[in-house]
Amino acid sequence: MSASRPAETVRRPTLTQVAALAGVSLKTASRALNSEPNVAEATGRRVRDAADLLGYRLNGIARELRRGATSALVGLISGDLTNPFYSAVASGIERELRQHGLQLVTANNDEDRELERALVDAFLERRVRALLVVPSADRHGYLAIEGNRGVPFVFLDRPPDGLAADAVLIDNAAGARKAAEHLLTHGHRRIALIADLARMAPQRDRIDGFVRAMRAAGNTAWEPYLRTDVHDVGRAEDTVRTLLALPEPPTALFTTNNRLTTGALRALREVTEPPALIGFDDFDLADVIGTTVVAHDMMAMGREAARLAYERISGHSGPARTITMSTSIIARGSGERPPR
Amino acid sequence: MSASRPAETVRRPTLTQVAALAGVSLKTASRALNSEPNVAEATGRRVRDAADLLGYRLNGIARELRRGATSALVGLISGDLTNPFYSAVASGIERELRQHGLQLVTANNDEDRELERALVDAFLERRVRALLVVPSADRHGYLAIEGNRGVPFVFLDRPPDGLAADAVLIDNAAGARKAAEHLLTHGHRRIALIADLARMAPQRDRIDGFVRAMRAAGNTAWEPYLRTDVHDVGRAEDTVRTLLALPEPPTALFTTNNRLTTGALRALREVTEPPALIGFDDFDLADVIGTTVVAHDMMAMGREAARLAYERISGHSGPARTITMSTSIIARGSGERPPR
DNA sequence: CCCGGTCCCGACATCGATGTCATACTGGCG
DNA sequence: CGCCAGTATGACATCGATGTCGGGACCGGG
Repeated sequence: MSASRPAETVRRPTLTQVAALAGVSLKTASRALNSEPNVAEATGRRVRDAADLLGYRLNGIARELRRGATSALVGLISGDLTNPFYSAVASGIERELRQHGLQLVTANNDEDRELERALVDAFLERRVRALLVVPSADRHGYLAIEGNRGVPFVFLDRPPDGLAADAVLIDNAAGARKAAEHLLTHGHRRIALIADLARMAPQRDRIDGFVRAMRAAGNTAWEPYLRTDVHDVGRAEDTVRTLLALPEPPTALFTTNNRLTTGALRALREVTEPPALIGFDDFDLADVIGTTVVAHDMMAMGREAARLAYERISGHSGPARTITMSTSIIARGSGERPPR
Repeated sequence: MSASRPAETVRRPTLTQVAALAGVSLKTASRALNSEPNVAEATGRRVRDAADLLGYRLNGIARELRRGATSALVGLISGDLTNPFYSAVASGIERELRQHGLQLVTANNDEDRELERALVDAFLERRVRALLVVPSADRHGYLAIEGNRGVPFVFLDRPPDGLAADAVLIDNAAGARKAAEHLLTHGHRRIALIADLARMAPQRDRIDGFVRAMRAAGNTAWEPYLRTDVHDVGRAEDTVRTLLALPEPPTALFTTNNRLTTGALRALREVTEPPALIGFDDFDLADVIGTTVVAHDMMAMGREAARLAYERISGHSGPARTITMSTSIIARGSGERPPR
């Protein structure tokens, strides 16, 4: 039934047809359906009846073209939504936008620079009102022209590089420092740092924060256990397993994002006396597993980003702003295990 | 810089301006930028240079209007993306659509019927090419008119009610039956069923599947432990806690979705000799926690739905189809604990 | 030298709505 | 009775692109 006719053959009725059926002019029909003033009661009813009868639905594309060639869409370009970090952010954005009648359009950049560029292009062609990006590319200068032409950009998680734009970041260095100090406080010295691609700014900052805290404490015992550029769950699992098999294994682990934490947890399954563990990014069921984390409010991050974008859309024109989300340690046991 | 000018004051250059700058007609400029044939080499270059100079970007809205008033967007209306079920589905959809040059637009219905209707309207006004829905409303007859007008609908997780439309469902009854039999096989008799809102079809089917399996086995010991309409994590946690405090507590639990499983896991944290547990829906870290689940491929669900939609968009016009995703038990320990 | 056929290119209509402006009609009031 | 204000309506231009069609330049062949 509903699905039994090819889309091509059916055309939705236009306002012209509604007007014709109601026996009024195009413009009058438009007025009636938009509840503009100066439409006689009876005329309005005739038009609405005609519209119902035909199953008329306004063509938003035409309206947008006429009204100013800009849609009610806001684009989000991020990594895979199956990563809870991205989906939490997306959810926060969506909620905030909805309050202003804006719609979120999401796209996955697959952490691929070329694809990201193409997506930015596609979104701009669709005339999104704003573009929120969790960038994979390192330099974003290619966006500068666009920014200057009135489509506001907001960067999430990673700072803009090569242009001035609003951003919502996490206080990565402080978060990493807290984790490091937490482990030090609990008596650890041989602490392994397992980090993702060091070319990504947040990872760099987390590594830096950790290293600084170690230096400040005069600790160098961590140095043999630094592992960076571990980019997926499986590699993280292997890395941890290898670390634990060392003659003198680390007594504590610090994983710098949720994927790496997952990998570490997998590796620790088999271990009878697991090392201490702190993970950056909170995650579902961390409470059940008892994993200590460096937490930050991902939904709030999305909300803030959407808020910044909305202010720009509404005409705000100050200099670029950066919002930094604070972090806090949530102690759940794994980070409080003493060295053995 | 980029952000320092209000959006309103800036207008993007139009093709007309590009044409003027290049000293050619509007149409020639259009031809050049679309690499249509019959444009002189030199002319083409002049147009492209002019476009670059002005920072021209095609107005997709105008193009879509002219080309047929239908966008390259596909809408998805579902629950909150922070629920991994929805985000996995969304991710699967997005990947599939991208291969066909389609963009996914997501919206959250907040499990609210009215909002869902409004969102459907909004999407149809935006002239999405297809609409994928994980419906919260029970009856979807209100979509019938739309379906008939050429916008294909695909239902996910819950069957359409009141109209014929494509759907991708999970084999809920079979999944629940497997869980029930698994527990029976491991010697359980007093099995608690903790289910979400029974008014939702998938939940009904899971309950049914469970009950049938029990009947088939001639077991009635489960009956005092049936708990339905448990809709959130906190309630699930409380429910399980209460069950375990009974004089004769159940020796096994079956939770009928991921949220309820989470709640149960929270409640079981404190318990020294936990009951067996099987959860419907696989989840991240279930392997680490050792939770036995009834798994199904959520990304594949999204992919299939997108595929169905794409076929309709491409003109396919058979009767409504239903794809049922199979389920399988993944034994990880919690479901294999014997009764005590 | 004429003719038919390509190759380039531009004028104009068009997609479906909204904004502007003109016009017809209705009362009320001087 | 004439004029004016206000209401209800419609004709037409417009948003920014693409599709149609036709015209001029240039080519080779007869």
